Amino acid sequence: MTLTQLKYLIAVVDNRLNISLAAEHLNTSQPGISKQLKLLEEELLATIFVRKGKKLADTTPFGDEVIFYARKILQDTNNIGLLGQQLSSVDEGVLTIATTHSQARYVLPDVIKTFKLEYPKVKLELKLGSASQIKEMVQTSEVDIAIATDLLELQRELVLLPAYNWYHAIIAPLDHPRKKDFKRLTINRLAKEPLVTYAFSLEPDTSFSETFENAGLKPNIVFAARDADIIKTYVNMGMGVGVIAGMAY
DNA sequence: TTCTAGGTGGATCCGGGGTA
DNA sequence: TACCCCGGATCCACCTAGAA
Repeated sequence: MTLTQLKYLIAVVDNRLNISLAAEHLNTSQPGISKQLKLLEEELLATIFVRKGKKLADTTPFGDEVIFYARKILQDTNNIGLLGQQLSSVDEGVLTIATTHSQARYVLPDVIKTFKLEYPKVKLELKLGSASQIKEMVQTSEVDIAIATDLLELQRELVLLPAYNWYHAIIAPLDHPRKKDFKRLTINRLAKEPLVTYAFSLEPDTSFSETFENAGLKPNIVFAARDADIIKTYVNMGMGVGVIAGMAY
């Protein structure tokens, strides 16, 4: 097994299982990739791809595992390459952070501003995603760190450091007919309202979905978006009551 | 039937290791 | 240090299979 084989494997996966496309991106030949993938499968005594005729239709469960570790190995290899640079200049390099739209918009600007003043030569890369996407980015070492919520399930596998409290806020238009009721708002009452919230709140294992699940209730989500500003826009249109991250409010 | 995409065999190139 | 050998990577040409 060689790093080249793993590089080819990931390139094929990232190019919609199209070997020709992967070869084009890697500036190499299609037969070369085809041959190396075959050799890799022969060495592993198992198939990585499901082949439909001559085309790669899908990856096998075994292949998914191989791909997972291949990504990890390539990331680690890249990290080894960066080690030399980091040794010679501890305040240089690239710091990749996975985070949510809300954190990126409302929390990180001040943090990044301070960081950049202290480490001006460090290039910051933000990768935005939902909790599950962030989880995957951390697990595959695609990012250096993640700043997010709803990752408590990972505390057995990763180092989790509490940074600050993050809460949900309920928002509604100023002229909302039941505005007064919101002062004594309960989860039962909230479940009856049409809700506008984050798209990732619909995913299982988020604090949002768990709160409703624990109460034996199902939220009536009428609209979901990735960005708090979009949610506010639709709440103002009267589409429903908004549930957004509360730090900035 | 034609086109597209993947597989195969053989030739060539290149880098690394061994040896004189 | 120069030369030789070996193995891996790549390319080219051609074949095959499947879809339209």
